[in-house]
Amino acid sequence: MDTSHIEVVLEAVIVAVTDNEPRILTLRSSNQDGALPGLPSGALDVAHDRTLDRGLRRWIREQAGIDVGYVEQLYTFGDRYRHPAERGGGPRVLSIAYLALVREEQPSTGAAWWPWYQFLPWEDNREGEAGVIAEVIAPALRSWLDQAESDADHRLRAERAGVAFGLDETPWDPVRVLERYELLYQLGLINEARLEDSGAVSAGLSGDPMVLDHRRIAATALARLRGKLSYRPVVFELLPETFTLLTLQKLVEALIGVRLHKQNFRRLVERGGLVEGTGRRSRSGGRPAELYRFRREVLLERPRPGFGLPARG
Amino acid sequence: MDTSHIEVVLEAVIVAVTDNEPRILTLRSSNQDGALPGLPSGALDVAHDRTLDRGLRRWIREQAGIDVGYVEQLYTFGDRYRHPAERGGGPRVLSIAYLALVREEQPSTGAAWWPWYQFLPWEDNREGEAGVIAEVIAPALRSWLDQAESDADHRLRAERAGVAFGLDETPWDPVRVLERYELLYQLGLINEARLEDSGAVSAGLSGDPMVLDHRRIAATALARLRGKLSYRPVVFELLPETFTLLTLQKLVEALIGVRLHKQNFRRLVERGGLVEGTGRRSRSGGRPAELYRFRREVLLERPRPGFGLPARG
DNA sequence: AGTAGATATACTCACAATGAGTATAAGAGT
DNA sequence: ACTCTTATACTCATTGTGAGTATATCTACT
Repeated sequence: MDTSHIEVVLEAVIVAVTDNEPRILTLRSSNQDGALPGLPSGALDVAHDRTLDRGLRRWIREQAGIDVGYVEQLYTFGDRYRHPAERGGGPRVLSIAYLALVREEQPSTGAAWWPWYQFLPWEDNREGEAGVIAEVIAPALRSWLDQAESDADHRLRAERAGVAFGLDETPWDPVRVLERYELLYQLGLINEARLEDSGAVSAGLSGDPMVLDHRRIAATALARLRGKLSYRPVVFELLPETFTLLTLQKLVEALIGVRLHKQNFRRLVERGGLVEGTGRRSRSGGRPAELYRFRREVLLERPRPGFGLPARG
Repeated sequence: MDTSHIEVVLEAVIVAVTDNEPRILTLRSSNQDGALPGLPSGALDVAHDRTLDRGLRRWIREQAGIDVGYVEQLYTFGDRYRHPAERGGGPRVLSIAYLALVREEQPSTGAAWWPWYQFLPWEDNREGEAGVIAEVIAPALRSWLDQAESDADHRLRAERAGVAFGLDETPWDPVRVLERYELLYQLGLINEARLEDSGAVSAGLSGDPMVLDHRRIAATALARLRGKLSYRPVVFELLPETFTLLTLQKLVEALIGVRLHKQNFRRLVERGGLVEGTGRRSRSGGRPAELYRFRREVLLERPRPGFGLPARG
């Protein structure tokens, strides 16, 4: 059996949130696809990396000078010809994608923090429905519906569009990132690593492209992170030791891309036992807020502690 | 860079449920570890398998004569020396584990269906608390608690044990399969592929062992499947076209390992729009039950359709 | 000093979802 | 007719959730 043509690459979606803006670490790899941004990635060093995690942490440290805290495996991609070099006789590339959360934005050489939503602008609906949806996506969806070949097909398309983008009665579901991405991809609104086309897709109106399928990986990571929020308090990996409830709320809102009701959010985190007050308070503008700290014990007390996503639109 | 010593193996937890008993497909690989059962696995054929999924389906068909329906990637394992042959200078092995669901139990050569819970007996609590918990696990947990080195350590251990096995006030959480597995592993109750030890672990009281880390993979699959039930109606992959509500309920119970309230279950699936009645009825014992069919449309109507796991113990 | 602006925190209320239970219906077999 | 068994309908208390009102406590400005 042929085992001699496989290369294993570890790719990472490294997330930090600063100024209420989720950012991911990107590289401009000038050797491929012009100057498109890409996710940082490194080959697994079979000889030295004892585990995949360690390999990942190693090259992130080497490449970007960052020590990541929380790391989670996302998915392994292995389609043939996914990597263009395979066509030229290069080895079959297997990519293992990871999600990593870092507490503070550290400087790094060669790499740059880039707003996550710049690649997926329809996912940020904190200021009401994102502009792209009304301006680009909705029209494209309408013409896609009109091109349905039968009544049944039309209904199917309408339902698919409805559930993905929360159109009719269906609520917007923050977790359905991948469904939205794939629908848009099918509609031709994602010019994935292909610079030749334009037309309806002008000037990154539907988001900036990335190298290869890195934008899909970025979408996968967003979906996973949003889903995880509801049953695991991973956000605290992104926060300093103490914080106000508003800081926490803004962070959660930044990640799920929608606004939350302030009083209910407070009720949720307090009754959920997720945080505990330190006596101290912080001042910033209005009435000083109590500084809270994450209660690690909650992981051992409650079945699935987290922040419920808004169920209804 | 050395890319010449990697082999990619696809491993599958293939699940079918017959007679309300979840079973997984196992092989007795006589060439390693005596005659321990193992998960079916096959190498990725770099030259011919266009995608990982296709490769998986290919060798499952070749090896066991089964065409699997639903397939989902679980996790990629790549620790060095995970595979014993690596010590002898063999290639670094990367295992990509999958969960597969098949509708009917088909015969197969060499492979055999084996009750899932025989490997993880503490996960089946349909008939009240599983015997192993009271007889083996609880005593082991108690002595583990007594060995705590400090008060704080004791409290930590107690909380960890409590949340894993739902001891004090904490409810039993069906999804925490991996936490339970890892706690038991740490306690030495899992004689993973090591046949030399015994003592407290006599005659598979704490479950049958498997080859390598296959039992952990089986646990990972169970955790994933249970978690997925709550927001994706994957169970219908395991059912025939039409079924009674009791059949459906028994199936869900079999998978999550606990009993459910019949009337509320009915309310859940009907109001949740998961099923629709066909006019027909089935008779078996008592009053004939209506035959239902899965409503695929629900996937496009509701945000996260599924069967809620019992929240409180 | 007083007031506007800003944020924090407390409390209320309607309604949906959930756990648990009672009551009744419709078949098979004796 | 009666028992056994399963199906289905309905009730009730409790909890969780979305949404809103009211009040408190700070800063900055006039």
